[in-house]
Amino acid sequence: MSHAAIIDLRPMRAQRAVSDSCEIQSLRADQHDIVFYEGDAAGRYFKLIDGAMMLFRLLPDGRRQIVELLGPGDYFGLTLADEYQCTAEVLRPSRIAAYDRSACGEAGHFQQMLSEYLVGRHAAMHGHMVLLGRKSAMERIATFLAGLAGNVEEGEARIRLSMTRQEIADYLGLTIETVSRSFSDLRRRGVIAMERQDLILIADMSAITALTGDE
Amino acid sequence: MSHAAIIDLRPMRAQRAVSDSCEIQSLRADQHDIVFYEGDAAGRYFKLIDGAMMLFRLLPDGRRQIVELLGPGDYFGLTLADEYQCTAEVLRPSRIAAYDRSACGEAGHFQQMLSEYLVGRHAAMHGHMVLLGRKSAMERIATFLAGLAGNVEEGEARIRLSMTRQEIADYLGLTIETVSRSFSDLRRRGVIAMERQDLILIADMSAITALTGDE
DNA sequence: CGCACCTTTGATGCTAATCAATAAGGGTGG
DNA sequence: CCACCCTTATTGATTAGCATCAAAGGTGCG
Repeated sequence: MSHAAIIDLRPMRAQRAVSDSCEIQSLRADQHDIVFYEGDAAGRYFKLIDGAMMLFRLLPDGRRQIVELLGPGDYFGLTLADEYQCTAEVLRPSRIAAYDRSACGEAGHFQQMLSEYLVGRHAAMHGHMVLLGRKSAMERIATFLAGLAGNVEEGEARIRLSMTRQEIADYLGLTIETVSRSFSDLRRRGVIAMERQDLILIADMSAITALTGDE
Repeated sequence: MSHAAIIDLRPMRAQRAVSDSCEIQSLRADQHDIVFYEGDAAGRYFKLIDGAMMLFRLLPDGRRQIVELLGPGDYFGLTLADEYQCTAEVLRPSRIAAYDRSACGEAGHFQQMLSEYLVGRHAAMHGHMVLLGRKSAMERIATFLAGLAGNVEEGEARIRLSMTRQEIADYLGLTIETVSRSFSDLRRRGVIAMERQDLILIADMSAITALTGDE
């Protein structure tokens, strides 16, 4: 929770990119870098080109809820308010494109792309609200793993977690201990194997699917 | 959970509205009417002109999570998929505008409005995820009431609930009993008074605010 | 090698869910 | 208008699941 949180976004190239009407900068960022904090003035928005990030919000007493996980192609920092309403933190080495908010408002086909993107995220967030509001700890873990495994339906899948147990807990609305216990439980049952703390082999994908609470 | 669910959307006028490029129909609907079910073919999307609605999703075993509450001006049924991903139910007598999905895709300024709308909802959904993932039962109830009270900061506020206890529970990720107990608790403490089951007088707005867990 | 951080495991407690019964509304028809 | 019924809400007793508190075990890095 208490990262050094040094803002250390290194430009990939100094000059503006002319390829896109309102791209102003391309950046590289490492794990634990903060792109913006909740409350920062919201002058730009971003696209994650490559890597992984998370968006989270904090309650005054320090409780954290990760509200979105982002992968390549995802936008973030989109807000109509003057300030960002969440904090954006890098989970693993990433490339990020920054856009000027004011310059992009009018760009036509960009609007189109944007709303399509937002509609998609909308649905994903509905799914996550079901998880947070109605699923048991094990169902949350299984849903999380199934999501990371992507389209793999059956058999094995290998997953790289770029999140700590604490981050997973804050994403799933659980505690670190419950996350750990759930993993251990799955391991004992032979459903998964942990090749490393952050490298999970799903031995039985259909077992995971069956545990999600969906379908 | 098991409503008669008769789809009974009565057109307000038979012919198309020409005022808007892609509005195809204006409808009236009553409490418990279903505008669309999860899984229905998604040919249209909608705008709630007046009234109140909810969007919810069901898990196969019947657990329900209300993912959005809608008021006048809100859009719903926006999806890129072929099917709606949630069910839309009317909470109180409402007027609804229906739009043809395909016809609207290109309409320029509509895109703009749409993405602005979506960005706003995005933020609201983040807030609700914090509630579902990290807040106690009492904090959820207080946040819910504070939200309904709108901009009233201090003193009294009068709130009309157009939701049953079960619906409130499904929105807040709680059970009906916990919702009821929380209300009773607030009543005993003199923070609220129930003028009717669905009519709440918030006697002490600052007490509610203090209980939300925010700020 | 040793330190710092993260994870796992264990013991206990608490919150909210579940199970169960009573009470209160709200409509309807006599 | 009132009695009755059905739905919804409240309250109580108990339980279950997850959080919390505490300590030991891993892992990676300087």
